[in-house]
Amino acid sequence: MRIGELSERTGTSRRLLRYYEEQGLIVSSRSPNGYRSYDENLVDRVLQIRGLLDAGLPTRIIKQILPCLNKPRVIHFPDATPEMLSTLTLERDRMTQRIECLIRNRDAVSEYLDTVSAGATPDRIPQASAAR
Amino acid sequence: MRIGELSERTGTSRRLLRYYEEQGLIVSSRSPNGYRSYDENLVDRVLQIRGLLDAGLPTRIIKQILPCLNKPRVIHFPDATPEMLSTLTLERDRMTQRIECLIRNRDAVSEYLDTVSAGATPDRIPQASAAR
DNA sequence: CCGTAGCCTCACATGCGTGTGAGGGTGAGG
DNA sequence: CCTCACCCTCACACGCATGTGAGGCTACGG
Repeated sequence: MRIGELSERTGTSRRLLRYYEEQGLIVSSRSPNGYRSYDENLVDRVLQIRGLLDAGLPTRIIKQILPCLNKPRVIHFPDATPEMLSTLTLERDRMTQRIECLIRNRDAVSEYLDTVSAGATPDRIPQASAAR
Repeated sequence: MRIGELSERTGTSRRLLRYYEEQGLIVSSRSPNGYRSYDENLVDRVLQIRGLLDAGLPTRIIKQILPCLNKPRVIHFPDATPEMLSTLTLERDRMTQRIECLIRNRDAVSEYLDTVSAGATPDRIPQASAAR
């Protein structure tokens, strides 16, 4: 597919798709006329990239963790240098930290919302405010 | 405490502490000499801010969710305007999405690491090369 | 054949979190 | 008194993800 379709199907501007390519996150072949041509599976990959970017990972790191997500997981680990493995390990741990932080805060927000909607929507039920 | 101590205890540059204050994420009182003076509990708050920033939330949003995390959770929900509640709800859902995305990818990375270390090391004594 | 829609490259711009440094005050210790 | 370690404000700069637009090609439909 061409860039316009990929853009629409992923909700990502053409500009960004070219940027991701420039950063080595996705690849494209070129049609004879010079147009970029994308494989079907790039839709998922782009969505994944967007999710990770949104979660605070820089493209540099995303580029390193993306290869871990290809379906044929078996074949491609001869190229793993030890320092790359340690980077991955470190980054995995940082992801875990992020997850924990997000969960903590999301739960707090959620609890707050529950409390408010319990206390505000029905005529104000007082004992709800004493909860916790 | 003064900014230097807070900086050291949170691993955050003075510059950033002032920036967070400017963005309304933390507050400080001023000593007669003009020095900022911080409350003890700001240590935790700053760490929380850092975690959320690292997880991709902008200060604008962090500022809105921070009030949900004060210990005396009881007192301060009269100020909740309906549109602020919907913002919070939306943001909570976005956090959930982030969490799911991070978990998926972290698990994939983890599995990859497991596969590699299981497949690559057994030849030459594994725990030796794994020693860190 | 022309218009128009899609693609190309290139380059400048913006918002945000962060670094760095200049220029200057404060206050405790030798 | 002077030094040194802190603090202050202000302003410029950077990296990164993203927007915007200029200038120019391609190719299909009327």
